[in-house]
Amino acid sequence: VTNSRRILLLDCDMFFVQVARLSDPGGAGRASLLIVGGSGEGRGVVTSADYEVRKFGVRSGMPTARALRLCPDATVVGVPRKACVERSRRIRELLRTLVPVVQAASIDEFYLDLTGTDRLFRDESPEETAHRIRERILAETEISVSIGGGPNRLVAKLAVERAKPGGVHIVPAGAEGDFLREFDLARIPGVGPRFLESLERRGLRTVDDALRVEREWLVRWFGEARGTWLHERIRGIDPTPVVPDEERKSISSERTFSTDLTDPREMERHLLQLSLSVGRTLREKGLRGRTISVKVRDMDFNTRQSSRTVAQGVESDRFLFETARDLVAELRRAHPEPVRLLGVGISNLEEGDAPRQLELFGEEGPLESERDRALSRVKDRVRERFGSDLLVPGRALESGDDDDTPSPEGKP
DNA sequence: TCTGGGGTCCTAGGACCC
DNA sequence: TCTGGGGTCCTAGGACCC
Repeated sequence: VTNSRRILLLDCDMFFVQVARLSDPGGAGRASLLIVGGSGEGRGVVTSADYEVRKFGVRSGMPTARALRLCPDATVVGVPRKACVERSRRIRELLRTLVPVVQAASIDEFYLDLTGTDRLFRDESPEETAHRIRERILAETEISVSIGGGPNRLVAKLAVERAKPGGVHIVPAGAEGDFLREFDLARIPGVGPRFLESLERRGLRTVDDALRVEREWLVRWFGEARGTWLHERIRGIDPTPVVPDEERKSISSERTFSTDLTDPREMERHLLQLSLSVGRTLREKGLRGRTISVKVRDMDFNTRQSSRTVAQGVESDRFLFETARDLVAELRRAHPEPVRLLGVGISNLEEGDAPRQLELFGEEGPLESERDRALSRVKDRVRERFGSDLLVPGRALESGDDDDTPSPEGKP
């Protein structure tokens, strides 16, 4: 097959567990039965667990309380988020020096396209290349990874599960069809609980089951898009390219409370915190956004979202917060129940130095004042230098001296 | 034993414009 | 006087992934 691609998927072995141990050698580093996740005052879940803990049936996404019932001797530590982001960045940058096309698919997974690199790697086999990359990553970032390979992303993704932990598994071009037949449909990325349920209703559980169904019937049962998609995947076909890292499309922050909120003022306090966190990240990346969204999860786990798009990109904490507060107020008018979770997000992002659309200001003028933007940036610098404790939530939007912009409602 | 937090992508309907 | 179809943007909801 002359024009087949050579794709690798590099996947860090229990990434959060490894990073937790590296960041805390005396604590997490000493626990062989380690769970990384939220204790969450009863509402936390497992983010990742050591293989020894998984033997007890612990899985990521499982409530931590349940995980501890399954494995009572396990140690639970929180997710070292900053250390994980930093370690992930180091891996990505190292990979970029080794391979022409790198796509970070998540914090701990990287697709590599080696197509056309034969000369670069002097006719090294994909196995040799993968082992070499694995050793480099381990030596320079202290992270153990596994690597799967094949003619496309789907096959590489399934292959990496065979490689774990700490190995390499390459499926040769032409063998992908037979390789796929070893799997249940549930293992195909993109087949989630819902799709699986409708597959099972048709009596389809394994790839082999589905291979016996003509495309026409798959389309009739699951729709044109899904049917065609499945018909390809079960044959090991996946045309999606490895695309070098794209820009971020949204930024959000949300929080589940240990007990449901009923006091509107308390909700507002949390909304402010969430808005500040989103705003900080936004400005850190030098971005502005046009669509602000909020998320409210009620006591009964019913989740609602609402968003508003404005004519110009915004970046100030004040605008984010005031919009979020309005949107949440609207949602809560319809359903004034105790609130389990609140979230704030921004999308429709643009570069922060993009020219503002002056002609769109209309009669209302700019959406946020230069003063609000400047104030947000000043706070970023204070936070950077002294930590966030200095900024008291109640005064987080105020500069202290007289302000030429309207105060938020309810404030003097 | 109730279900985190960060994302991406898709769909469908309505508004609006040409 | 009645009527088309395509494109784009926005919103809400949902599936899915790590």
